[in-house]
Amino acid sequence: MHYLKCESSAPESVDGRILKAALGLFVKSGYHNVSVHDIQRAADVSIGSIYNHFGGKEGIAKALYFHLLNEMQGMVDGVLVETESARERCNRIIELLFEYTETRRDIIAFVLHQRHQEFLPGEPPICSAAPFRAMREVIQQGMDNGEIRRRDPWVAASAVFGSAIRMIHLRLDEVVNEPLPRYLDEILAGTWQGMEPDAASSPKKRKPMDLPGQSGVVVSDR
Amino acid sequence: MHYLKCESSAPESVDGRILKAALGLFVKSGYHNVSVHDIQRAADVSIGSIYNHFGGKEGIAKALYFHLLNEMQGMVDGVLVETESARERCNRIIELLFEYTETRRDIIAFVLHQRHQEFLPGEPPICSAAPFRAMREVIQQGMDNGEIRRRDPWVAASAVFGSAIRMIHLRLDEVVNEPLPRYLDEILAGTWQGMEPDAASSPKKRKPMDLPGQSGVVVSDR
DNA sequence: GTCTATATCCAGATAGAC
DNA sequence: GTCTATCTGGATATAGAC
Repeated sequence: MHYLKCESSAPESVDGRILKAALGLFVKSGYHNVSVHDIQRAADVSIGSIYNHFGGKEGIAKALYFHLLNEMQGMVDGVLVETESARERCNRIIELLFEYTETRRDIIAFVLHQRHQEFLPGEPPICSAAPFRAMREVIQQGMDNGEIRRRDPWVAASAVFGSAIRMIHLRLDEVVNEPLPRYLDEILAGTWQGMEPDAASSPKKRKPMDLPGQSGVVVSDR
Repeated sequence: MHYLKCESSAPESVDGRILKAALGLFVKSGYHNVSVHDIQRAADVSIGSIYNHFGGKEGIAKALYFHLLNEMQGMVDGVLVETESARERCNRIIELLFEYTETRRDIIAFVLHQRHQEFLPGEPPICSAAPFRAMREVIQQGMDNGEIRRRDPWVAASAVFGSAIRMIHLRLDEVVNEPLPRYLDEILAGTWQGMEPDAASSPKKRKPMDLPGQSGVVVSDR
């Protein structure tokens, strides 16, 4: 929350400068192609400070990783209070991911476009981290309340978010040249066809839209 | 074609041993966490041989990269002669990708799950390589002949392949525990809903399935 | 072509003055 | 806490015998 929002021209904290510089370098060149000296130079601090604050390069990466996961969780939490139906929630999440890909590119690139396991040994895959679990939870609830056709949870999540994530990758690779929000409606239209349950498959409680606000959302279990 | 098919117990070529060992190590630990000594040990050859054959670690990676892209192109080419409609072709490609994810895991992991630009500087993103262009070409033809609803080519490609690729990633990350082919039908069912053109949007030449074999396929432009 | 032994380099990490 | 200078390990790459 406190780092990386630093568009202010005020003198930043040392931590913030280091993290911001590291994020930019990691995203541009990849973790292993960035040396502590590179970070030190870009952040305009000394090597000693880096080791004092973060214990080393991996410490920086860890801090960044958890910090950005936390920001992402905040985003998802925000969506959960703003919206009610699973469909609205997924759409809003995709919309925000698209926006951030343009306005906070490095964050999205670090979270969605890096192989964290290659430099954070012992970390589980990022898709098992809280915000991603929360996104799957949204879909699970949609299936439970009849809003989304019931199927394997992984398949459902991939069907809903797969094409959007693919577009983000293509955009980050700079093969897609238009800002992603421009494609939002087209993507969402395609996404939801085939997601509605047919009358036969989930005949029980069909109440697509009438969930009272915050209907038993159990997502903040991070 | 000649490497990596080496399930024979016959004594393999030195090149093949080196590439195979490197592939396994790169996929397991990531390019930058593998040293030439690691490869040398795993392939049971000397350092000298490695430098003689490939000029160094990056040379190995380059050779692997182009070799595997070539194998993938062969797979796509095979699909193009076996099938006719765009839908059949996409389905078959996804089916094969799912199969290979189980039976030739390292190949799929190297091609689809590594950040090549971090160790092959100067290479364009892999999605601009021939087999991926060919896959988009299939979709473009599907849109041209009215088989697929017309939309932005990137969006269409992401809609068709996005969820499948996402499932492959999840499988490679070992969060999905079932073999992917088990999900094939579920995935494909979801994929094609919403892909059909409605009567209004593409009213011209509606002939969904009656393309005579190899109808002007211009894909082998690699 | 294949190997071992060696050279060179540079990244990560530390020590210790201020 | 911050800095500079230094140490050390390990990686890539080479030399040169066979």
